[in-house]
Amino acid sequence: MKLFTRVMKALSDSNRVKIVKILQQKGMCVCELQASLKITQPSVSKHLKILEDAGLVASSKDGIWVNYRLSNGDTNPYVTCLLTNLRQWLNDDPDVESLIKCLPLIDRESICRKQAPAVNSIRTLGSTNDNTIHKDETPARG
Amino acid sequence: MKLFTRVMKALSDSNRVKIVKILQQKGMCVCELQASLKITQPSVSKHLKILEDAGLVASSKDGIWVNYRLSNGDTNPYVTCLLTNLRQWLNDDPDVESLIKCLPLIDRESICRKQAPAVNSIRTLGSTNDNTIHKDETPARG
DNA sequence: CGATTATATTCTCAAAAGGTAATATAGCCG
DNA sequence: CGGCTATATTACCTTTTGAGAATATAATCG
Repeated sequence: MKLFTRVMKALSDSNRVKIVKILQQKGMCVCELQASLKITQPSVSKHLKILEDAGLVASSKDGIWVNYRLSNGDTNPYVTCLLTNLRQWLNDDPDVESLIKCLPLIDRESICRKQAPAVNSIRTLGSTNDNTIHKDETPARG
Repeated sequence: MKLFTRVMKALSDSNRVKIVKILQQKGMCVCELQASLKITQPSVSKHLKILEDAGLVASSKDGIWVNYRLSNGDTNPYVTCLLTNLRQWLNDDPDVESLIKCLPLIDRESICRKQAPAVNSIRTLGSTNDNTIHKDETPARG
């Protein structure tokens, strides 16, 4: 019973459902989800913990980042069925639609740097405005 | 999105899930559910309202009683799928098992009278009212 | 009508939930 | 080592939730 109500409760919040729908498209780290959902980072972390406790998502560290992805459902017997249904459900929801549409614009590198434009970022201002980071063109994961 | 989270929230409380599992066996009025769940009558009524708003259960008046039954799912696109799954889910849950086991012992007449054993209740003991619901089916309206 | 009763609706309260700000932690890099 | 930064945790606040007690409502029946 507890396993069941835990999944239900995890999916009873719209921001958490949005996280699931986003992760259906591609795995993401916390800061990318934060940028998508436009809520604060602690709030995203708490939602992710609830989703993870319910067995809906899984995480793995990647250096300084923590990548989140949909779970394979092996820790909760109700997860697989619900995640399968959620593939079809809510795809025409306005909020979900615009979220998914914006996903290609979200780049981990640019987003995370953009959050903390420190005072001593004059060196970056000295180069170019847009593409200030040149070290890696793509994030390490897919 | 709201329709979806509303169903999830309705199913995120164990007492409400128990109500659904009970109504899978047979339709029931409020006082029968109250006797099964062992919570107060206002609490049962509130849970039923939440379940009804989510489109999971439906009700119909039958004289002084209000019969509740599982909804056919036409007011919420996620209900049919969930109720179908819930037919198989939680059948081996300890709480649900003992609840279902006790259902045959619950009789509307005796239960409701038992709550208020009036002094002159002798007439009801030999009375004629026998419209108890025994099937998982829409009760006869009116 | 008035009594009885099944159900719905407040009212109140304690606990939980969800948000942000502040802080702690951990992993990179110079 | 020491500063940066992504994430987690904590503290705090407001809103929501679930419970029971008290009350209102509606239907039946004398």
